[in-house]
Amino acid sequence: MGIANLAFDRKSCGSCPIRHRAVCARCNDEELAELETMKTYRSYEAGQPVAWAGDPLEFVASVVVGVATLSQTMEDGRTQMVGLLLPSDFLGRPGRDRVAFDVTAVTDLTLCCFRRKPFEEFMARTPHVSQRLLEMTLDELDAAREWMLILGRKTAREKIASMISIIARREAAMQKKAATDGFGFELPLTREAMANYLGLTLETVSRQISALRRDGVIALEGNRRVHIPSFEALLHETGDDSDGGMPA
Amino acid sequence: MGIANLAFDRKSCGSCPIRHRAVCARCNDEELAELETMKTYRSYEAGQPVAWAGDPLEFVASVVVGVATLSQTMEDGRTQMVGLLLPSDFLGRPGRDRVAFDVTAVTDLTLCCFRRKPFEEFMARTPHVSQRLLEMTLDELDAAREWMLILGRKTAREKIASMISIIARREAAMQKKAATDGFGFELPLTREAMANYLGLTLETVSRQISALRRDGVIALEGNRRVHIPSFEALLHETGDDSDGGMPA
DNA sequence: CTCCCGGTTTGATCAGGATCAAGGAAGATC
DNA sequence: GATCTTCCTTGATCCTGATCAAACCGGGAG
Repeated sequence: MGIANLAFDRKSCGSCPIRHRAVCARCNDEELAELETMKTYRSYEAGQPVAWAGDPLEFVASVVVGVATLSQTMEDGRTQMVGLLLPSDFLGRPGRDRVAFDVTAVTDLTLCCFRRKPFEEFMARTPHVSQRLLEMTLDELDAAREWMLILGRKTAREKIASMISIIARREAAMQKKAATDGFGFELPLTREAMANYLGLTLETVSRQISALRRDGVIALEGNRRVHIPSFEALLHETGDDSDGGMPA
Repeated sequence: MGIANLAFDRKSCGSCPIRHRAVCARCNDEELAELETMKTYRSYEAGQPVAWAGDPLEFVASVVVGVATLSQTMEDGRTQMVGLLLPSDFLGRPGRDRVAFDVTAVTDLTLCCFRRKPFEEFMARTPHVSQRLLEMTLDELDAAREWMLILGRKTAREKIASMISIIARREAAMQKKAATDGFGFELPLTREAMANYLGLTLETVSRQISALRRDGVIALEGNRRVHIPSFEALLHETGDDSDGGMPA
């Protein structure tokens, strides 16, 4: 996951290598300078927890490098992933004082953090920031609702195909190129994490990935690297068909 | 669903019988007067569509009386409900120009509508409104993510118990009383709609409701009216146990 | 009254995915 | 090089919920 791929912003917060989508998009230089004073970086190793549900919420942050997940766990250990955070995604909920879901680093992870209180004061003074945050939250809500269709109504094969196509689309966007046929990328999750994402077991995930490989819908190099010979064929397996499954 | 139960607000928008949670909570009299000029009411009969995914988004609205659903449908007819809108809930997404999901009236429904453009201009001038809307959207996002756990990891019986307990909690809040043992209320959905909500078939919904009745967890009068002898016993069936499943 | 109709219940059978179990591959560490 | 460890694959069997099918119930219309 090379950081070079992430340099899609011209206006960045000082030394922060990526633009904070939520914060900086419409900020002027003065506002950026103020944000600069509240900023700190934090790093986490793969597999480490970032925060637990119920913790006091001290920081909001933006993912700089790596992948983090939001998840819920039931008392008997069943867990369901409810969010996947890739570089440039925003983490944290201004206006709340508790963390809502468990946050875990699934790869080595770097966050660019803002202390919540000063950030909220900044927001209150800067209406376009809360408007931008509202837009982002609406995007997340759309994504969550699309995910509900996948969890509630799709077969195991369709779930896997949907996940691969969603990750491929984000990966292509991140690399600033179209998701054309022949596109290849790395799956950022273990089979177990995919299972928690899709509401399946890891055995079923493994079997369905093997099945899609056997059927020529995807090609694999090793366990993690995926190559898509035909996007159309992949989309056909998602059950959405026709369009890419984007909410209209 | 008596309208008397909804009169929980002292500050309402003129003739609108309920406060618009999103809009009015912190508005002064001048702002309320301005909102008054953009307002129209619309009514829909039970079963009628309110809007389809992809339609141009002309209005935002607040539910005054009745129940509406948000849902997605796959090409082969499988459908998944992704939102349930009860009185005082907000409908529509400022800043978007297309409807994202199918909206259907499941009971007779009255909406209090604001034309989107003037409403957005009002928002831009009134920062506390976009902040309030952000809070509400975060609430919806939490609800959607809790729902993902239900869809992805719970058994049919746990799904039914979770749904009943969620509706009971909202109903109790609406009636302004605690959800104590012995609480009774009406299910606002058909078995089929519940199935679409829970990612089940209507037969399974019916069977599991019967099973919970047989086991004394709930009591039924007719098909729709539910009576809960012991909230603790119901919560125990949800799989969440210990607490009520609220995000921390 | 009878007929119909949408919503609901219940039964019988089937199948998709879970579960239990064993083994393989690629890195780490010694 | 040998041995762990982690992640992944594959096989055999089981079980929950889907599917197919029939009948029930209450209400409205004729």
